[in-house]
Amino acid sequence: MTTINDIAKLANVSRTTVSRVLNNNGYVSDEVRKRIMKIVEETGYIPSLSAKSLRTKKSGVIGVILPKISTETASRVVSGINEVVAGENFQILLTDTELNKEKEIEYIRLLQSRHVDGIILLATNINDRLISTIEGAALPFISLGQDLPGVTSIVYDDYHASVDMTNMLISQGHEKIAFIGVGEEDPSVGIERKKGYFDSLEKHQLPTNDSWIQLGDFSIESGYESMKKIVKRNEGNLPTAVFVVTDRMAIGAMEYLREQGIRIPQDMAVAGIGASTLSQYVTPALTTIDYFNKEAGKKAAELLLQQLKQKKEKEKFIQTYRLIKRDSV
Amino acid sequence: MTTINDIAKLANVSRTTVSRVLNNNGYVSDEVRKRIMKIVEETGYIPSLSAKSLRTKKSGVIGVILPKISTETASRVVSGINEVVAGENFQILLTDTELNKEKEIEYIRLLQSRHVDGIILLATNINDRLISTIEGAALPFISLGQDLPGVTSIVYDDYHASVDMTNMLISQGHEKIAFIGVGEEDPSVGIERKKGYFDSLEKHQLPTNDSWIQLGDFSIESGYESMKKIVKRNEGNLPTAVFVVTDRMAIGAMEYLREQGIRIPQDMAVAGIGASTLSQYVTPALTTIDYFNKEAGKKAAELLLQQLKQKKEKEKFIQTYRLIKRDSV
DNA sequence: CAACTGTGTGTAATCGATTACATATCATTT
DNA sequence: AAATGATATGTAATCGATTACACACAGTTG
Repeated sequence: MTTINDIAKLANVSRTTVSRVLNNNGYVSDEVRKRIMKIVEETGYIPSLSAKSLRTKKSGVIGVILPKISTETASRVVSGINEVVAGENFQILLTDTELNKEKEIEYIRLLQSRHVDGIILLATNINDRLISTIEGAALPFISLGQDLPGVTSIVYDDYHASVDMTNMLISQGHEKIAFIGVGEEDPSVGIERKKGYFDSLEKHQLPTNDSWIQLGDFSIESGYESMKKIVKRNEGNLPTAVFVVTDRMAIGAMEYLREQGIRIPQDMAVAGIGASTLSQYVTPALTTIDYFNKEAGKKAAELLLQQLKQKKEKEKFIQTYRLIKRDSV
Repeated sequence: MTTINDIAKLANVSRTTVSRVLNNNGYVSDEVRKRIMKIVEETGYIPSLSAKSLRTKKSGVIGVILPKISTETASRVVSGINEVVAGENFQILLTDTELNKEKEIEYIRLLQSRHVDGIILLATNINDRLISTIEGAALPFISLGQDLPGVTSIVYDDYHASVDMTNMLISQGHEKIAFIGVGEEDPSVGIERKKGYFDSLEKHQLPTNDSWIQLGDFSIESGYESMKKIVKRNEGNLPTAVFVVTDRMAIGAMEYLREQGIRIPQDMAVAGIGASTLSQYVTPALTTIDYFNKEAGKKAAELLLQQLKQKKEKEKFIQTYRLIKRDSV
């Protein structure tokens, strides 16, 4: 590896001058500048960013912590983040918690030790150790998807999205609306969306029923199984609609209904959340809610870059959403 | 930030001893070890990996260069890579070329300057500057998806996959088989898959026809448009099957056929490649080929880790595939 | 008992950059 | 002519770790 010292020697100058040329600051004569640049080109010299980062305390890297890499949501968000930060010559250091809370904390520390300039966390839960680890890290930090106390957060408007969707089903004349949700460890998806559903029903004085409610685990299969349970438990008196809190589980539910010859939407309307590509191309096309994940990723990146420039108070941003009505209702 | 020196001072030892404790090498008495560990815990000291990396020339980071982050293929591959490298405590530094050849080269240099321990490139093209940049980088390097000269490569068996799929269509009685491909800049997809199609037809002495051939750009829309052109140009005498080189374009093609009331598969069979989630849940379910992208990612990561341990000659691995026959044929 | 081996710890160089400070020249201003 | 300011370059400390080498002491061996 050639270093800045090698370049300096070859050009008969001090490494200070080389550094000045490379970073374009301070005074350097044109003649010397050209001489140095020529040697840099010839040798194919590439500065060590580890050394630079050690000295400057800046790495040009931002850490992203994902719950799971291979989901459409995650990849959209990362794509949005990348679009923004790449423009400012930052790279992304990716970590995947595999939905493990311990790893969330572990990775925050790891990213810190790697001197990332900031962290974007797609949080799936909230707990005290997490919060205090974030505080301890003392790094620009953005939470996406959960509102973390003390941390600038971008959240999806899960509650109102859910209310809107339920209202819409009701306005279509449905009175027996089933629900497939997830556990409460994930407050945004597990609590907010469920609350929206119940509140809407209550407001319209419609009945709820335990046998209409099931919880899945985000997978397509769990949607299938949940739907199965709902159908089995209500044979002869099926609900006429089902609101599923994620598209993937909704797709699973649809699959089961199709197998059973239960027609969508005539016998049972189905609605999801997420606006996955899948939702658009299944038959019938799935009614869903677009959360604009990529935009959220961009927003997160922009906020982070702002924070890099100047420290800010915690802020909370609510991402807009859009209900997409398709053939499944 | 507390540093190793702070710890050393607090523990009344030299930083050498602290380093020994932290890295678990050399002799340290139990008493001192405990004393140091206690202080490390209390202070929440986190070692600087920049400094470590500067000194040891190892970063614990591997660079991944993707053509596009938000595709299912990419996210599966990355997920596979991560699964393997995370187990060995490596992280992934992600870069996205947005299909720009210049950026491929730029990012190799960038990753090099960041002292990544190795690079995995999801290549979409082959050119001399790319090859020579890789050589110049003198880093453990894996190419995934294209066979790069001098670089250990994992390739999908595009040619035989394509032959198999075409053979299968022929065995179903199809004699007029249309084709939607992509440009030749991407040799694997653009050339190999096309060759397989033509060779299979030739072998079975079946006709080809320019009006049956269209090229898209990987997008769903381009599949739609290509299908449209094929249908328009062959009105009254449509081909009975269409082989599309990617699932997404195939989905687009199916959409157009559906709009036109051309029944799948009765009027026109459709086949894709990629085994996207989409392919499984569209109606009718799409016949496709599974390339086991996640496995390929894992394999790439394993090869890279091997190369980290000892330099190896170029090798070439051919990834297996599996034809998944579904309702669209 | 001299020589050796195994333990435990410290000194100081080193990795490759940045940057505060010093110095030197030259043109311009007063 | 002295003072000032702009330009150009160099010296050396510094960032936070690792590690070769040296040294001291203990126990073991022949």
